[in-house]
Amino acid sequence: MPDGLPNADSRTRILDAAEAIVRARGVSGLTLDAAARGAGVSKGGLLYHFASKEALLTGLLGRVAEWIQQDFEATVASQPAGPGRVARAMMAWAFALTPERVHERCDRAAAVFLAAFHHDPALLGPIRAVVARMREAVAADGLPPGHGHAIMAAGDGIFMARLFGLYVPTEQERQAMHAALARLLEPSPCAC
Amino acid sequence: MPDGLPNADSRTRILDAAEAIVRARGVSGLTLDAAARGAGVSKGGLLYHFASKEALLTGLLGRVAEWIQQDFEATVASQPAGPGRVARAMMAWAFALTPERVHERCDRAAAVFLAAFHHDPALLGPIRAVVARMREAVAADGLPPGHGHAIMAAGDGIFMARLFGLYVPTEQERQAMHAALARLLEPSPCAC
DNA sequence: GACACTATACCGGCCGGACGGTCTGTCAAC
DNA sequence: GTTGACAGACCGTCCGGCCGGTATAGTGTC
Repeated sequence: MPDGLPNADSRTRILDAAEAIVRARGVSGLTLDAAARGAGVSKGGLLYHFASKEALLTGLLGRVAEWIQQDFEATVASQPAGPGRVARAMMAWAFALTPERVHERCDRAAAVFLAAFHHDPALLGPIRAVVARMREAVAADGLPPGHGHAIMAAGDGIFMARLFGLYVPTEQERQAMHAALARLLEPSPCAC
Repeated sequence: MPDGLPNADSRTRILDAAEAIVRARGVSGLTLDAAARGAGVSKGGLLYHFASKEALLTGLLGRVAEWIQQDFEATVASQPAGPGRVARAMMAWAFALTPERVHERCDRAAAVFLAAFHHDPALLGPIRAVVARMREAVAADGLPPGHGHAIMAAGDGIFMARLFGLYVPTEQERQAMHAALARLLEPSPCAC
C-alpha cells in the first residue's frame, strides 16, 4: 500500500494515507492535516469525504474489518474439511510459513485497531462483530468445547505480543508453539 | 485503590489519581490538570513531582510492572513444584476462580498499558522486561518446548480480549478453555 | 533566641502550539 | 447556472509545560 496512486479515487487515497501514518507514526501521529497531506489533498478536501475524524477512523476500521473477515474465510476455505477446520485455519493464520505475511496482516490491523480504540472504544464495533463470528465458527468446529477457543486465544496472544512489541518469538519457538497447539486438534489422549 | 488518602504522600496520590482517570475515562482523559485535581494538588504541584507527562506515565507504568512481577511470582510460588509449575501459574492467573480478581488485574494493567503505549511505545520497556522474564521462566519449566509459550500466549489472548472488550467468554467457555489448555500440561499422548 | 539564609513542597496564571472543525471561495464539468 | 469536488484561511479550544511566587521547616551563627 505505497500511498495510493495519485489517480486512485480520493477516498481510497485518504484512507491509505491515514493508514500509513498510523502505522508509521502511531496513534498520536494521525491528524487531519497529516492525513490530508499524505493523500495529496487539502484538509478541506479530506473533510469533504470524511466529515470528522471519527468518520475517518470508522472508514479505516470498516475497511480493515472487512478485509480480516475475507482473509479469515479464505484461510478457512483453504483448509481441508473436517473437524477442527476452523481451528486449523486459525493456526495457519498465526503461524503461516512466511512471518512477513503474518506481520503485514498483524501490523495493518493493529495500527488501525489502536487508533480507533484510542479515539473511542465503541468504534471497535465492526471488529467485535467479526470476532464474534470467528468465535462462533470455531466453537461449532467439531472439536471438544474449549479447544478451538483456546487456540484462538493463543493466536490473539501472539497478535497482541506483536501489537505492543512485547516480544518476538524465534522461528523455533513459533514452530514449537505450533506443535504444542496442534495437540489440541488431536482426539483426547487415550487412557493407557 | 480509592484515590489515595489525603495524607498519603503526594507522589503516590498523584499516581493513584492518574491511574483512576485512565481507567475511568481512558487514555485521552488523562491530562495533567485532571490528574492534579484528582490528587488534590495543583498542576504546579504535580509537575514538581513529575517533570513531564512522560515522567508521570513512566511512574505509572513502573508501578504496574513491579506489581505484575510480584503478583506473578506469588502465583508461581503458590503452585506445587514440579514440571509445568510456571505454566500452571499462568493458567491460574488467567482462570483464577473469581473473575473479579482477574478483571481487577487485567483492567488496571490494561489502562496504564494503553496510556503509556499511546504516548510513546518505548515507554513499555519495563513491561517488556517483565514479559521477557516470564517467557524465560516458562520456557525453563520442564515442559516440552513450546507448550509453556502456547499457554502463555493463550493467557495473553484472553487478556487482550478484555483489554479491547472484544468478547466476554462465559464461565462455561472459560472452564472449557482451561480444560483444553490443561492438556498441554500432561505428558505427550501415548501412541496406542 | 533572633536573624539571615536556604531548601522543600507546592500554587496557579499564563503562553504557545497543535488540532478539530467551519466557512467562504474556486473551478471544471455537465 | 448549478452541482460536485475540492482549496485553504481561520477560529476556538484544549493541553503541556514554564515561571514567578509563597509558606513552612530546617540550619547556621552570633
